[in-house]
Amino acid sequence: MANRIPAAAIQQYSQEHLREVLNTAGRRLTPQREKVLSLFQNLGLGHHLTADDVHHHLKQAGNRVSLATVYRSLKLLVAMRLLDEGEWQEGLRCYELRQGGGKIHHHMVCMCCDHTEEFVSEVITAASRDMSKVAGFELTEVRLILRGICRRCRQRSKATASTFS
Amino acid sequence: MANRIPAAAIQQYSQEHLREVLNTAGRRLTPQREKVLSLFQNLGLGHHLTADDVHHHLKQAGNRVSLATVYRSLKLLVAMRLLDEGEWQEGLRCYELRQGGGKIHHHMVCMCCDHTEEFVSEVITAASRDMSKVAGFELTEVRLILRGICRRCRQRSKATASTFS
DNA sequence: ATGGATGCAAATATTTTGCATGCCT
DNA sequence: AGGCATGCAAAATATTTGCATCCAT
Repeated sequence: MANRIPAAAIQQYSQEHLREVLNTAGRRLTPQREKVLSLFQNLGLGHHLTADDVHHHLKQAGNRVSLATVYRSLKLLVAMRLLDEGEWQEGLRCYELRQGGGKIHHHMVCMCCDHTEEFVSEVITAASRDMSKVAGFELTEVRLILRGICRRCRQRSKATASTFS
Repeated sequence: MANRIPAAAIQQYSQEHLREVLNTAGRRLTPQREKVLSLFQNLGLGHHLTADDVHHHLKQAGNRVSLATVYRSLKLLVAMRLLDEGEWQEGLRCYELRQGGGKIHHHMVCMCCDHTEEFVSEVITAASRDMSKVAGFELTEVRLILRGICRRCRQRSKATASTFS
């Protein structure tokens, strides 16, 4: 369903980009920053991790990195547009690898099992651009999240009483 | 631009609904809960407040309410679908009055001045339903956020160097 | 040596929870 | 009386920041 771009291509591009931009600004591509980005690249597109998730993954892989640095790196990578930040699951701030080429994509999140599916819709993308143009708005990002129940979960449970705590 | 519904109608509906549902479940419509909902209703559709904002507003209006209760009330009202929760501005969890009749609407947020505009797009709504149907997904909510720079801010600043901290 | 980046710990900020008390039915 | 809700404070989380130190140029 999603319009995937070869992971290798992205990896090359991102690493290049990152080193280049940082150097130009007199800053560095440290092992920690590289590791954070690599983690997302190895997982591939569509994986959502919290700052804490990232920290755990890196530690588990034997890397020396502090949670504070993870936060700082994530913020940097988002500012450099290599990662996207979002709250796909209620109350959890997560990060994901940004698709190369500025390809706009959307998310379909199951409120039952939290499974996230990505998809691309030219119609929605075009409509977003139209609405922006009309409003004199310079569009930078489109974030669409469809929330509901996925096919699997629907089949599993037929009658569910709606409850509130 | 937004498709507004008479505030009075919503107010009636919500208050009714709230009291009714709560009573049925053996629970109560307390002054605090009423005040939290009223705040959003008085502000009207399209206003985004954090839990802390709500608390401040209520205290300032001379109400006796604790922040903890505000959190609890917001959670309840969201569960009852009277409010929507979202992270429209980076890193801020906000709440807004839910539009009656399940009318789907979207947000256009200026990253410069944080001004938020609402709009309705039948095209996007239809496309969202289509994508869901194809995926066997039971659609409950559509959340679209367009982020960028609004007309005013664009005119104010012409040359802006992109920086990352 | 210079200045950016890191780790650590402390400081903040945000949200949740335990518990005694109050209030409605 | 019985039980839900509240306030308050403490606890649990989440995120940021100060500072000494480390490291690359």
